[in-house]
Amino acid sequence: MSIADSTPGHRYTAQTAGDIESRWQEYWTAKQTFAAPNPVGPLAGDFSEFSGTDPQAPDKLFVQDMFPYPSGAGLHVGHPLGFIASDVYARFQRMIGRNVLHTMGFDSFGLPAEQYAVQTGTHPRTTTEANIERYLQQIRRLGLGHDERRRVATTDPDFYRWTQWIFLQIYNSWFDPEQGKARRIAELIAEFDSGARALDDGRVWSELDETGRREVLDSHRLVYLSDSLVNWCPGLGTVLANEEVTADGRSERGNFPVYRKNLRQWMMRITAYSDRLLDDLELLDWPEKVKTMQRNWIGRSRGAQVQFPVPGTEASIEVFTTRPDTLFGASYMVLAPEHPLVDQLVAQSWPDGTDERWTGGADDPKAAVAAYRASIAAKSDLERQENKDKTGVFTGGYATNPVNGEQLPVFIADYVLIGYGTGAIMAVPAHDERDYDFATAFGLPIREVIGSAEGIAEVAFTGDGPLVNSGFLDGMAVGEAKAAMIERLEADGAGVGTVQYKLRDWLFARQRYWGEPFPIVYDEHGAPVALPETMLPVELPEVADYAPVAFDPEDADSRPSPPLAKATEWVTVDLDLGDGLQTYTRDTNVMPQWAGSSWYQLRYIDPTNQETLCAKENEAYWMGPRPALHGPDDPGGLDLYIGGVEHAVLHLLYSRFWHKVLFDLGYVTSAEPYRRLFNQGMIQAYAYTDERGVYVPADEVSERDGKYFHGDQEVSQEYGKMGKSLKNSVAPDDICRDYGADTLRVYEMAMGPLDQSRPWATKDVVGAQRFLQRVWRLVVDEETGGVRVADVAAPEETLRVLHKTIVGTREDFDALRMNTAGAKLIELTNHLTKNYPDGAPREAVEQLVLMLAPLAPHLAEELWNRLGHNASLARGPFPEADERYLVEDVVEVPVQVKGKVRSRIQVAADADEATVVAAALADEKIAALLDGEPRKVIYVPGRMVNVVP
RNA sequence: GCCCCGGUGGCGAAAUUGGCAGACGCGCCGCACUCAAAAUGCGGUCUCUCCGGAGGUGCCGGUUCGAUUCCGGCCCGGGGCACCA
Repeated sequence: MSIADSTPGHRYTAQTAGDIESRWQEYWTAKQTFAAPNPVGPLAGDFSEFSGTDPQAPDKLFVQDMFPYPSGAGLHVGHPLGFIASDVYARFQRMIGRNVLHTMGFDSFGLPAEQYAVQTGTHPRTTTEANIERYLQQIRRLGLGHDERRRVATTDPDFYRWTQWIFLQIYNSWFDPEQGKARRIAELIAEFDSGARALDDGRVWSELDETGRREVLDSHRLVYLSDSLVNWCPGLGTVLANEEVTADGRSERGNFPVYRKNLRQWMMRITAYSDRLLDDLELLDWPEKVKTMQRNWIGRSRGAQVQFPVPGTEASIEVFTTRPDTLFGASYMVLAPEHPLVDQLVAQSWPDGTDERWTGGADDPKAAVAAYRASIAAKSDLERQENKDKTGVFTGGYATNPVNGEQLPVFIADYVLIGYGTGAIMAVPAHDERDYDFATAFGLPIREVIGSAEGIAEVAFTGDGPLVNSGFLDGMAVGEAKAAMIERLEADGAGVGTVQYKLRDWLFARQRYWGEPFPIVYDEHGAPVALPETMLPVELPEVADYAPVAFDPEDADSRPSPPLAKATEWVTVDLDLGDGLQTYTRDTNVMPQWAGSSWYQLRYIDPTNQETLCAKENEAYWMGPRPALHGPDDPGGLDLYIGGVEHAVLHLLYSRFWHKVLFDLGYVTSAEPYRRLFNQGMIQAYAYTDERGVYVPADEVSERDGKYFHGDQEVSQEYGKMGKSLKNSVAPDDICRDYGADTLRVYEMAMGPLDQSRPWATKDVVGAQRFLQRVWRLVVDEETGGVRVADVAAPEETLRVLHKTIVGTREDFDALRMNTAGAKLIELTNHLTKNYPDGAPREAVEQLVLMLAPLAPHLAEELWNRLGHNASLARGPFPEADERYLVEDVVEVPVQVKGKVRSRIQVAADADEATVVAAALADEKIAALLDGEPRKVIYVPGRMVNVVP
């Protein structure tokens, strides 16, 4: 007899699961089960079936996954972890009566899609569409309950029309520092026209010609063209944002060298929002780790800018310091080697008595500076990173300390960066570690101005203490001295209190093909002109060669060459932009990958709206602040955003920025896009390499005596990411085929806490399948296929287990603890299978099926249907616990002696302390351990008794 | 170097407020069913034990009647930042 023949005809096998799953997936699509109605517009619908209709009540939930790049490599089992978790959460919330918006789109523009297209030699649109189709199949197979009407792809012209529209809103806005918010450029023009606002530089608006006015306006826009040092990556053939460059000066994608190059590029003025992006982090329910990363990236520091006049000239060196209190301790100054004042400071010859350590061995300062600059240029960023030994040379020049008139020697050194602060520092070796190291190496004075227990030690003292040797500051504490010094500097006109940020403006252009074109043309003078909204979308032209023009990765002298420039017929265009038909030239850059993802949640809300990107009523319903629910400071935003921590700075910072601009301009009611963020962990896997270091397929490796073998050959094990190149990928399709999608879902949720990374183990998957088989058998007779539940009342013991499970799973699902929710359902199932071999009470089985539905929706729908219910259980109701079965009559209380459990006693749940303690002391095991009266007895009601002899 | 997170059976893990350590699953052991095997079901499974117990949550110490949980110091693993004045 074969195996297949002996398997009961109606067992829950992979085959059965597959049949059930495709049937219910078709049902859900046909019935639009997961369609969530909007208050207004094309997707408006009936709200009556949801609990509560008060907009302040918890009647809705907007759950979102970080949408995927449809990359062509397909999914491995790690990818759907977050998708499944958000689906389980969404399904649970839907079952307790909430209107749940959950869908998924595709972030289909950008480098990965384009590189894949280049590799395969097909058009990016063709490969992107095929990849999206493949992803959709994989996603459908998992049974994710998405509102399919709301799917979007950033590459769809109907989507990127609105990406371009938002660009225009940002372009046509400026940041008003007084109001601390973005306003329309038209309002700025009106203020200039009426004289209510004067120009920053003292010029008069009414006296400016058209070009002059243009320049003034352009300098205020939140999007602007800038000639500045940008990150040029020849290997990718494009410029990159700071966020896309790693600490060692390479591209995050592709790991190519990145060079700083002066180029004219589009920038977004994200720095205008530094304070709000930083301060509003407080309002968000986000992992502290992500908030910290954003805080560090924005890098706000408070201090002062101080002028150090250069004697004999009009010039002065401006420094930024966070420690104005230590000004009396300054003993030298340092400029970044690239600082523009360096050439002016360089003396003709070395001053008398110049220390030879300061000269770099050169005959005169000019030669020393030139040689030092050359040595810096020869070093890569990485070498500069790794070598923290202090180097530098003296310029031969001096500057004057404004607080005491002292002449301070001025150095150049690469530990001062041109890109931060003013590119110049005052050095206080006694209280700054870097200055201490430099001063030690160069024999410069170390003057203590903050008193400390140690005095001047082997290291700089950076703590708090009373000021000493500091004139009017003496005796003050650091904080007090900072304020006093800033006040004095401002009174003397020598400095001003100020704030510095590490955050730089966002370089927004890329020289690629597969991205959103800019809605910008240039007139005959080369001046940019924004297209009117009516001309959107500006569609990507077809080009023969869409491959980016990449260069030798080391060729720093190469220059960007946008692929769109090759579409000559598209580039030159005749338009009537208000003053008759004229010839214009299109901008040939495209937007960065982050453009579409910076606002897509708004399009999910209103995906087919042709009038606006998202009707405000719909946005207010799904994302608006709900102070009654989340407190008076609730900024609003969608309710749960699940994704990987790798987007902590890039996507999540850009998206917050765009959302705030839209908020300022009145398009949305929420001040933040994502109220709550959850980072799911990674599913990891073991990989194996042979003695040559070549990866061997992980599924062909076996373990013997703690060693690993591929065939006869011993291989070594490593643990980390799952990936095709590591030959340890497991495809969800294979698991669905071998076990079923519900089993995959249950297994992935049971593996451990959602935010933790854990190793994939295919051999463990069977546990989830056995669990579902047991649930199946509670309902279905494996031999006959008939329903086998008992239509009898459940005894009290079973009701107690059942209602405890209801309370527990409700709490667990709500808190994203899918692993423990699953464990509780298994316990209930085991209780039922063990106690009722001939058919469990219908009530208990039905409630179990309902509670299982978020985790294993297909199986639950099928069993619910077989139990005689015609409607889907997607809208619940989720079981409610009955208090009566939660309170026990008799409880078991452990009795400890000196904190060790020695016995257990049964007592009435409502017994008072004296009764319980008496029972505990009367217990024979306890009495045997006691020698007379106990010294002390601790009683925690209902929990335990502890006796101290 | 600095900051954050983690370390519990052979493995993935649970213990939600300082109160029964190891729920649930994998694996393993035994039993039933079977000619046999698979599947399924039932029982067992932290260690040691003189069968009374004793010990045990990375290590050392502290607070407490009581510590996986709190405090101090250290070790190991993962992540972030790294001359930011």
